[in-house]
Amino acid sequence: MSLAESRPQQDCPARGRPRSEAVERAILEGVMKLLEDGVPLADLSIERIARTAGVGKATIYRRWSDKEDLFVDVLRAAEPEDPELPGTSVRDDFVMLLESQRRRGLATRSSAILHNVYAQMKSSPKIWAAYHATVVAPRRRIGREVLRRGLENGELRRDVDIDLLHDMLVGPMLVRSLLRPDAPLEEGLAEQIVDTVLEGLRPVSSPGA
Amino acid sequence: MSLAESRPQQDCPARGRPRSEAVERAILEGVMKLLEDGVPLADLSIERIARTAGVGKATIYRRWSDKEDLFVDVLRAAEPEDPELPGTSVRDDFVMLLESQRRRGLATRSSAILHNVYAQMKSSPKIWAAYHATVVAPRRRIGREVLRRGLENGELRRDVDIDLLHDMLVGPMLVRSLLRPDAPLEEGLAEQIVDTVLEGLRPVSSPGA
Amino acid sequence: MSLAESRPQQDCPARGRPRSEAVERAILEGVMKLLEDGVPLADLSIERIARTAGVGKATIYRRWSDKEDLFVDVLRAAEPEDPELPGTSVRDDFVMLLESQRRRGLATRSSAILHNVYAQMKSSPKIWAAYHATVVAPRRRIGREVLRRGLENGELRRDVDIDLLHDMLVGPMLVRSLLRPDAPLEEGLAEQIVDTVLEGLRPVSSPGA
Amino acid sequence: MSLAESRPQQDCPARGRPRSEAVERAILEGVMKLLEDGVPLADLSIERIARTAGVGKATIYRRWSDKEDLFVDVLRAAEPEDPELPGTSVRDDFVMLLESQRRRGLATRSSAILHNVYAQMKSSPKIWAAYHATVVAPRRRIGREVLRRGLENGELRRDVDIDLLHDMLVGPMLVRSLLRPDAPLEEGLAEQIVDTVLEGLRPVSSPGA
DNA sequence: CGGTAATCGAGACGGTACGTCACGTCTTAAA
DNA sequence: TTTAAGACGTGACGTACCGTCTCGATTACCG
Repeated sequence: MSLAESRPQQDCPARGRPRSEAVERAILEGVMKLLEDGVPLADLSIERIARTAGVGKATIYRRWSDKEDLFVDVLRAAEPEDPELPGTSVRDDFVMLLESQRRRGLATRSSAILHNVYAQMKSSPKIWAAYHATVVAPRRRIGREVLRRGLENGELRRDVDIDLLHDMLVGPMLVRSLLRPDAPLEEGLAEQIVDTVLEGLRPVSSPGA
Repeated sequence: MSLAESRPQQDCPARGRPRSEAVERAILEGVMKLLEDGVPLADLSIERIARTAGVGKATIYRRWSDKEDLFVDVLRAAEPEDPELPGTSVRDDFVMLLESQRRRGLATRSSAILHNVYAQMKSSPKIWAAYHATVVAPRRRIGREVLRRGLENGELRRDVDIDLLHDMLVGPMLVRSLLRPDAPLEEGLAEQIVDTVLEGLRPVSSPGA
Repeated sequence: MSLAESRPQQDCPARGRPRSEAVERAILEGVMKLLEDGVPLADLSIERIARTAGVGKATIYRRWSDKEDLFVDVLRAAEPEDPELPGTSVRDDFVMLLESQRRRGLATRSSAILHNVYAQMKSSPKIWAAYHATVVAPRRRIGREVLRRGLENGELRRDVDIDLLHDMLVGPMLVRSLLRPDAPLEEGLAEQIVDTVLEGLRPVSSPGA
Repeated sequence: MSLAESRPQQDCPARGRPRSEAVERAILEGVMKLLEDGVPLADLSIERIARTAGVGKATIYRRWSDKEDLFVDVLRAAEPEDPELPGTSVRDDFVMLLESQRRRGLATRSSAILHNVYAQMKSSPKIWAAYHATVVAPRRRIGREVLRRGLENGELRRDVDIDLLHDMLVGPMLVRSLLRPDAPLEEGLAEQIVDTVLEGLRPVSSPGA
């Protein structure tokens, strides 16, 4: 399941001294602490992480093959839980989905970490693939499922392109977090986005185009 | 205007041997070549760039203070020209804007370079600021101006939030390039996005609005 | 008696599981095997020794405090027995002493091990002291005793410096093993050395012998 | 000529910044200083040497491929000059040769360095070969040449084995420096050795004694 | 015979040093 | 003064051992 954190490949009943979970936590916590403190990602050498966590370098390499491999786990540790969907309507479900992203953007920890690590990851195809498979794709699948249901029960127009609609709903939040990180994430933003997208934007007076 | 590429600070008519423009081009071209060839951004050391371009390291440092400083110039060199807007309507203008982005995404060179460098940049605040100021912000300003005009001349509803609308228009393309890089960029995508956003998504059966 | 190989310090009749002698042998044999196979002494890590002997690292550290501490025991295990001296004359006794050294030099095992470990030991004062006290000094004491007897019973000239004479007898073999390891160790070499050295040192009064 | 200290292999007129001789000296001096100060050879890491000499590790590796490779040069730098031989007789020449070794043994610097590094070297065949070829063999050649002349002009008996005689002359000093490092190196030791050894080897025709 | 205690193999732990590589600065000779 | 070349001090890389420690599993003795 996990990317790293797994012993080579053995079903034997764990010989030798078992790995310390405390150490595991100390490392991940240490990285998050550094990122929160505004240390630029580029300055996060394995050596420095080890020093911060009071840990030997080998102990890190024993768990993660790579600096980026480690970052994926940091990232996942900072990911919010997928929210519980009300299921009352497409609108309500999506408001909930976007709200959870908005709140993540407000959390100092998540925010600082994500903006940094997320960006970095894109330059490493291998890691991006892992993150995409574990976080991005599942989340998209949930969103599409909501829309599919809406399409079936008549909440949405028959001819709607689900993928495009999904991108329209999700896009504004992404734009805000990546291209306009200074834009405020006001309460009610999620509702505003969802309602606007679902509602239509033409002035009532101009029926054509 | 440029970030780098300027002599220290002298108005005297350039004493000594003048800097070779050929060298300048060789460096930028060399970097782009490497990126196109699929070399991961992380593997692009100054030393390797110098070797590739057949140039001394000092020659690079004389022009750019930094690896990232250099990348900004590479990035700018790969940016497409801002398109000529038809000005006939909000819809047509935005189709043109998104079309230019779509085409950029299709160009091998731009695509390879941008996906790489764009991501990397986010982790370097200084460089991100520069890129934001030079590329992102101006482009947004153009888009907002189009929408503002549309709002004034009645093409758009009075109560529309321009920023949000802009994000809705721009977001899907961003989602596609960052979160779904495998999604095809079909001809007509720009039109589809703009029309869908501007048109409204409610099922025909619910006429209220 | 031994340098290591002793339990902490207890006279109680050994509680708990007793140490396995087989393990002890496996370790010493393992080291010798490796040295014979031409593994450079510097490449003999405790970890590798443990792996070779199929033994845990702690099991080694339980017996020897040190890598060098271990080597002293290896060295001692490879030392030849002190030869039985005929006692017929200074000449015959020393021929026997040198012969035993010559034969050691021919034995692959002893030779390989000794040339390696002997050299290394010199750079570790503690270990050199132990080896000197256990092997070098006793052997010298035997040699000197032989010469002393020869001096008393008139086999040697009165004015001979015993230490110097000893060095002259022992030196050539040392030169051969350290400075000229490629020189052959022919049968009869010991006799040749002893005879040549003693030639000029017999008392003037005793022309025969 | 030298073991290390040579550029890869180029006759081109030395492009780029030339290597600093000062740095070279600083490194060698630094190592000697450490050895004189009693630092055990095993504790002489490249990292520590670099720190002591105020030099980057790469600067050391640029000149010497190896720690042991470096030690050979240290050793050579500490070697005394080959002495000027009087040429008056075998006896006088050899007294001079041994005297130079005796004085070397008295010099703190040479002594400390040599006892340490010499021993270590034996455990590295490659380096020992280099040292043997550069220092040991030439010195032996000189000694043998002296003996050969003595044999030709009647100073020595016809039937003398030159190699054995050489070992007998050189051996005692080697025994003293390696097996009995605590033995004093009194003035006149060289003469005593040479005279004692040569006593029994003068041609029978020359009755003087 | 069942408990106690030291052993065994394995391997994780905080460290240190390895030898390589890139950083950004410098020094050279040639242009 | 700029150029290509490359040495310089610095410091991170990922690996290998160090000597210590913690595991569960074996042995022996002792009560």
